Amino acid sequence: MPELPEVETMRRGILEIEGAVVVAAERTACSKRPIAITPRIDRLNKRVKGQKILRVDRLGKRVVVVMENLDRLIFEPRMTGLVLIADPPSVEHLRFRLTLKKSPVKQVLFWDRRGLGNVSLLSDEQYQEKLTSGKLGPDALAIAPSEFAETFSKRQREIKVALLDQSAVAGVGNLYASEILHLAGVHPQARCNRLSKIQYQRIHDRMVEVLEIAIEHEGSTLSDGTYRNALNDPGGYQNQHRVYDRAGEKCPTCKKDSIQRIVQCQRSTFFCKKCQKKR
DNA sequence: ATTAATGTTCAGAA
DNA sequence: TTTCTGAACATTAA
Repeated sequence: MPELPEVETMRRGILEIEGAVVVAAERTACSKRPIAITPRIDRLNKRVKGQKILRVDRLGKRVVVVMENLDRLIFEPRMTGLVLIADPPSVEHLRFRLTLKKSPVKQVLFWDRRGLGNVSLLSDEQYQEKLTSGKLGPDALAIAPSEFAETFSKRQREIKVALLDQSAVAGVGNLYASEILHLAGVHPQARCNRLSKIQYQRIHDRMVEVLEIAIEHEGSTLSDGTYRNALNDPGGYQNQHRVYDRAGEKCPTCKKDSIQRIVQCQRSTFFCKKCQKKR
């Protein structure tokens, strides 16, 4: 379930394509329903063919390949998508291939088991519009603590739910939201407008810390084993999880209460009711 | 055999 | 404006 650390790991895994020249973009033979690719693959291919790759960026939970003419080829993994340069986990879920020359790696692949992910090519203008539309907030690793507190304290929803809202801050997903709030000592059901400045400072600190450490470990590969880096190797941060998917286990902070699982917005939240305060 | 659960994003509605 | 719900899809566990 790629969140910021996993997508950043994918980005770093394909950095060596910088300077490469695109030979072709194509759909791959795949027994599943085709994923969304915009514009249509033949048009997309025409536009990227011969383009030199300037650099590889990340926008929230998306990998952004920037072309010489500033067109952006965007990989959005959603639930189970992977950006690979190594052989994929299975051929029947391989969805897209970008062939390259003048590069140490000859191709970038997009593999997606569930097929909720997508690939798109945006002009510079379309990309700038996306950045300024307000649908995507500042990146979790770039937002200033003051702006973070300001944005969140205005809202009335529960803090865990707010952290998942990509228009507030981009990059945090379900797994890291639980981890961040546990380390910060903040209850996931606390209302945003009831939290103090100090609590927001703690949440922000822990958010940056958790995401950076998770990147060092190349993200989290859960028990289903889906997430992989660009070389098809699993991440290592799952061994550092303090609460996620650990319902019933003793809280690593207080070592007294056990970790609870609750449902917020139809998704699991894990926390310790002794260590995490509503205000 | 059916159903729930998994977790990201968007459209549409409240 | 803000918040909430359901759908997109594939696979596994109960």
